[in-house]
Amino acid sequence: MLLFKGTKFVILPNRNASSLKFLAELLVKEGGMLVNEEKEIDCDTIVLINDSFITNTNTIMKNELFFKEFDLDPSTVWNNVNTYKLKCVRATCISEWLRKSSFQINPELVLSVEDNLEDNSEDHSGVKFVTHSATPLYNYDLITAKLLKNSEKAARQIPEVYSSSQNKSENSELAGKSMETEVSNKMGEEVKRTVDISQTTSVPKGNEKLIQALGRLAKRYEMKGDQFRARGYKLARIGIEQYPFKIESGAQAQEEISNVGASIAKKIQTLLDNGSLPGLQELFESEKRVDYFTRCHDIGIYTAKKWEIMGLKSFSEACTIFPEDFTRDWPILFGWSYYEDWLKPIRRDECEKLASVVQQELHLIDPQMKVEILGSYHRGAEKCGDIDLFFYKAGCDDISEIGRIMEDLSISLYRKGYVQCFLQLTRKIYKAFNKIIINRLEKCHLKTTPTLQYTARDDNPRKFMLGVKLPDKEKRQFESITFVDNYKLKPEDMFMSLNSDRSPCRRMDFFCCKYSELGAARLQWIGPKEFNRWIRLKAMHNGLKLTQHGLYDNHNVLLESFDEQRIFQLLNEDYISPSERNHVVKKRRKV
DNA sequence: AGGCTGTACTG
DNA sequence: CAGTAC
DNA sequence: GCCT
DNA sequence: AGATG
DNA sequence: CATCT
Repeated sequence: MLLFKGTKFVILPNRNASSLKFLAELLVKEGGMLVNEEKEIDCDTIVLINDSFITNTNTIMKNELFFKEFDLDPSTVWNNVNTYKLKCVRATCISEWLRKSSFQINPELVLSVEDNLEDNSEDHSGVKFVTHSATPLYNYDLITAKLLKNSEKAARQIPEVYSSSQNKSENSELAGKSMETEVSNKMGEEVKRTVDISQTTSVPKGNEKLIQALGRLAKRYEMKGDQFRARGYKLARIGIEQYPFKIESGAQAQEEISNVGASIAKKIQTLLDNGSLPGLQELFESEKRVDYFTRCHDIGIYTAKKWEIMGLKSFSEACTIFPEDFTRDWPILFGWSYYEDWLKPIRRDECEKLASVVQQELHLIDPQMKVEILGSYHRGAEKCGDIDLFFYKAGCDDISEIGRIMEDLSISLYRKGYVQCFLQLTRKIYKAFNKIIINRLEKCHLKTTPTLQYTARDDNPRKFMLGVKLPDKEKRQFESITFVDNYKLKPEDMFMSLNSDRSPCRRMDFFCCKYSELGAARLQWIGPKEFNRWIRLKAMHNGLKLTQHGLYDNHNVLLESFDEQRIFQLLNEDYISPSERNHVVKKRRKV
């Protein structure tokens, strides 16, 4: 009962877009054939168009990009499409057909191939494609376009100067010494630290809309698999978030804010003029569905999109269509079960309490071991997304010894009821924890064969990812937190929930390093991500390489790994204290 | 044009 | 190797 | 997407 | 940034 | 020095 047996398909513009890869697999699994060469196309071939090239009026965006992305020769292929009058449908029709188990091309699915006059593609002016001419495919007048952009570049001057990180060296001494003593000194009570006020950057009214729009565009390109374009939008958004003035024009934004270029400036202008950007509202529903999935641990953009394309809206639906996804990548079950808890922010005092529990237990196992809270906590955040615990032992460069200690530690914390779940397995962890996995599988009615066995590593991981919570008697003081962002499971997914408002489960990570790599490792795990990227880029531009293991020269010779300050020095940077690392800072261009 | 952090873990 | 995560 |  | 005009 | 890649 192969649905597509004997049918030929061609995917345009190509089949490599991440979402289409799995559709192509499904197609072949159901007996369909994919065209690999121009000449294989015949009059019965079905043309599948990547949905991102289909406008909301069900026509194909025949713009420059569309043809440039072709795997095969665009002109040959497109001429075939026209001469044979091949049927063109959205690529996602495949999922529709599979779900209904019926392969029928209803007339309303067929996309119009005719050149239409209006071109509402938001990013490129149209390409006129002449079907019977074999010659130039793109007569897009780049020169005209460029000239236009330059002429509209009216110079605008903004008198005030804002500085994104002015106050260096102000409390760097605090940060320096806080390292050693962060956890070691009776964490329960005081651990007062000056929290960086400038972190509370209030965004000027009016910029919110721009920020939201850029975020949405970023997500869209992320979903399309274009990580770098997505990053372009993300960086521009960060720039606007930190920009203290109201944005009045696209040109102003481009001049004042780094990572805002011509294209984003234009979109900003449109947004300011019209209050909206064409094509931004339409995809919103599917974006929200993808978003729902990706907030779950171990569901990334790939799986989320796969599910979304198949029309799935909930984990329980996904569970019936793609049971292997859950049985194979079992941590998803815990991401699902603790979906809401793991999206709740954690107050600093709870971080400290949990860390002190860990520290006490650690002391029983090996009194020489040290533990520090790094991550957003160390950067002074009032609310943390997770708790990053960092282990090391003075003089000890044996990572597998520390790994074993972390393993034992996590297991005893599991036995004592603090650890709720593990998100990866070792042999020992498997023995202790296997039954809970089975329990979760059964809860969502996935078959658990008696032979079901997960592979556990033989060596010791340097990294543990856990779900932890405080026992009921200790949690009281942390209750009344008001959550601004409260992400909810959909009702049909609630039956798996292990969430608890009174005593939420928390994400906790264990990391470790060789003692000789203390500085580089701290640098990494203090973060944040944007700071790490920035400083590593800086290292790279100096011909060096920075990792959690150290700073290396171009011959991979270690320059420094123990002394954090020295790493800054070697990179020609003043020391930046942890809380200052929150405002990562691409220099504003021009001064 | 060509780069966009660098690594660990899993299947 | 790709997908996910830090 | 933006930057060099 | 490097190449090119 | 501007523009292209």
